[in-house]
Amino acid sequence: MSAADETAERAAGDEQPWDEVTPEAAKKLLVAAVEAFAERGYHATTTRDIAGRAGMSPAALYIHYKTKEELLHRISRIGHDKALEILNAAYDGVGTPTERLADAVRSFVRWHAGRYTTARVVQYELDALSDTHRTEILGLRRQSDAVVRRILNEGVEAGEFDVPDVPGTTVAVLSLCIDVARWFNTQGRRTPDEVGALYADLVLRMVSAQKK
Amino acid sequence: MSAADETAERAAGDEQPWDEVTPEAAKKLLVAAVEAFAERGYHATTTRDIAGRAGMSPAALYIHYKTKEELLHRISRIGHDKALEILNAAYDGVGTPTERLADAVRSFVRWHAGRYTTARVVQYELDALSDTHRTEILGLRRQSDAVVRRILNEGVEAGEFDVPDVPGTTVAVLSLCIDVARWFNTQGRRTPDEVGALYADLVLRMVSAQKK
DNA sequence: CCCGAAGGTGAGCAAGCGCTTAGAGCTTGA
DNA sequence: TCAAGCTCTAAGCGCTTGCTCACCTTCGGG
Repeated sequence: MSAADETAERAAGDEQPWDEVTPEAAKKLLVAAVEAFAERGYHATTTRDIAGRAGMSPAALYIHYKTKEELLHRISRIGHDKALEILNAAYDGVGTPTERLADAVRSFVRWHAGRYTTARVVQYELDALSDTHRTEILGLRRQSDAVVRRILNEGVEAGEFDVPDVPGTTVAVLSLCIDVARWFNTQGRRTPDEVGALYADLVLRMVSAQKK
Repeated sequence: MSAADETAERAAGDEQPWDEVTPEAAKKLLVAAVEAFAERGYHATTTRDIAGRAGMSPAALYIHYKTKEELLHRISRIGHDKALEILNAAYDGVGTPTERLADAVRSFVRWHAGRYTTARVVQYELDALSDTHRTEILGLRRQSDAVVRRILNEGVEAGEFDVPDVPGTTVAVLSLCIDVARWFNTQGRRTPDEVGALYADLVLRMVSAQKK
């Protein structure tokens, strides 16, 4: 089994997400919140809407979460942990920097497309977090950035990549992947796998040493 | 003067934007709204906040705009017109598809970075528009998409580009440029010109025929 | 068999929201 | 000279918001 397949299995394996959220009612509310936040945005979503989607009364929300913002924070934290785990799995995989970069982009994009409602909340609702919570989350994002930069640097050292501006290219690669959550939707013609494959190819072209 | 320089001049030339908005008070309110929407998002911004930034009373807003949503629509419309104009200028420029694609990416990215508050509202607050207004704006976005796709197709026909998936690559190129508005900020180390140059280079690598 | 903890509800509070209205001040042309 | 017509404000209306509270159920352990 190749490193790519292993990562694919891992990403596809836990397609019953939010299992870490208990009890059942808290999970139902959280899933409802993800849907609502992704659809309308955090500030346009009311606690009545979230509770309604979960089939509960508005007051039920406050048994499991102190505030609406705490709900967002739980979602954001779990999502960022997952995103970072995906990148780390690719970094720790076997293979050349080229293979591991392709692996990282493929699985990272697949997650942003396949779980685009979650990813949208995770990537585009940071501003709605409290100062404390946002600071915590930004720490995780810096780690994601560092993982990609490390792969690029290793590829340059190995002579596989020609990247004049590693920090700039790191930002661009992550940006390209993250933005998938904005435009992807299930009505589109492509599957998450297809987008992942396309993007892995495009990113490799961006960094490959030109053979002239 | 090259085609690239002409576009640069045009993009840099009207750095006193919103000149089409009159009278003065309406412009002041609109600029205040752009700042507030970019900072907090449409739904988290109050009409009192907008009026306050413009140094006026909350009621003053309703002399110049029927609703808060109409304000967003004016901003979105003007911004999308500008973005489309930038892409069209690059398309209509002289030069090979390679030069015109680089020109398009460079000036499009420069706008998203240099005017990132406006771009943020334009690109990330579409959902807050009314159905009618959103439909109108989506028409402009489809035109932007078409321009980029046309340049890619012409490059493929000319044998300059190796792009197996033109629609997918079109989405990726636009996505990469648009996302600049999300992460760019004036505290960063790069100028809009530098980001534009970097991204033009990255995009050319994505589409260039590989010389093996 | 009853008790207390835990999970749930209906009603509703205080605050803040988008927006309106009555009228004040300033400019302008008959 | 002054009525007409803008532009703007102070005050506030009706409504929705995030969140609370008194109370009701369900259920495992003494």
